[in-house]
Amino acid sequence: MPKETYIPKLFSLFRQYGYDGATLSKISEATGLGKASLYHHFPGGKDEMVEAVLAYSRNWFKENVESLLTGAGTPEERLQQMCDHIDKLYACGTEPCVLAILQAGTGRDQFHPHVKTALAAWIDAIATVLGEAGCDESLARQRGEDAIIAIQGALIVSQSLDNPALFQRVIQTLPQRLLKE
Amino acid sequence: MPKETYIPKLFSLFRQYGYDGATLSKISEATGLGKASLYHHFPGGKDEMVEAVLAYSRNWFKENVESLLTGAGTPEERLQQMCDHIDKLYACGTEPCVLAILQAGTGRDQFHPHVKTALAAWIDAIATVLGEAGCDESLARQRGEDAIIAIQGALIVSQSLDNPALFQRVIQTLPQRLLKE
DNA sequence: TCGACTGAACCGATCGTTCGGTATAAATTG
DNA sequence: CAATTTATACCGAACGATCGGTTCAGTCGA
Repeated sequence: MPKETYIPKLFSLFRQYGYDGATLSKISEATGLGKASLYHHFPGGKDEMVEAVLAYSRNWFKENVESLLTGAGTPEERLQQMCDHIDKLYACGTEPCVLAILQAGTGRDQFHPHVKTALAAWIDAIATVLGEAGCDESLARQRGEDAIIAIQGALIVSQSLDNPALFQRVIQTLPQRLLKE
Repeated sequence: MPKETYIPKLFSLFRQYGYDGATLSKISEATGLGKASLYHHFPGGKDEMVEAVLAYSRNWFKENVESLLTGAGTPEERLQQMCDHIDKLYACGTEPCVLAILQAGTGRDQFHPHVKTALAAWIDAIATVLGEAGCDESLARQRGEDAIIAIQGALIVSQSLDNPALFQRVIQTLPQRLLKE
């Protein structure tokens, strides 16, 4: 099987256990692949697996957020669609964000540039939509930041409290909160 | 030296590296204690060190947040004071939250109850103040949740973007945002 | 036959942990 | 008072297990 097959598995492993916690044994077990096979697909080892996961995330983001926010429909509709996809990405608030998780542990410094770029792109995309909706540029940027803050914060708090309803409330009210007056 | 001496060091290690990333070697080096000495102070090993850090955090929270929110002054003043202390705790947004970091990695399940209790207490404390300020009970609770969401989210995003100003903006506008209308 | 792929054994390093023991000072005893 | 026990703080050295990483002799389908 091509290596792309295993990337979703890797994605869910790294988002659940983080860089340090996702050991090669766990990866081997979860994928059903021996270590040698893992190194056949990812000669760079664990780091290359994370890179692949980050590339996968980047691609997901392009297809499910960027292209959508710059697509058709009113700004509110587009933001609403984004929230729907985000809700699925995070399994209704029950799954962590892989970007946030890679901020912790040993791989921190190593992957920080990727995380930074990804979040910045996300904020930019939202700010652009809010600009189209008539927002002042600096306010649009500020609200873009607030959106990501709310999403990331809601993920942490929802999972800490075992209360996905909290994430639901945040994500469902997000579009109107970003667009009001 | 008594073991209390080393707990702040442990605190900053675990908040920076997480459960898996904070290895005994790192801890040994940072505290200047041999591994064997660490086991003299914390016979339970790494887990006991984390427990000590969590107890330390719990105590810090009681002295710097709870007692303050239930103390003297207008609700706005009290919330403002809380934000000042929180700003120091997170080093102006440059240091992660140890509770959030312990949500990731191997120690996840183990320490989840502690994290849950801590965040719930924090939300309760804020909601109580907002109640005193005239807020409807369910709205107060909701805004208490929003406050923690904003703080935790701002921490992640600020650190991801290397932009502490973002955390500053959030924490400085938090009191009025919680109290408006 | 040939490239894609893999199971199994193995490597040195590091993990968390343990044990035997030393240094120092307070407490207890004769 | 001096002698001795107790308690605390500390550490070098090593433990078994597991870490990430590597090797290689094969198996397999095209």
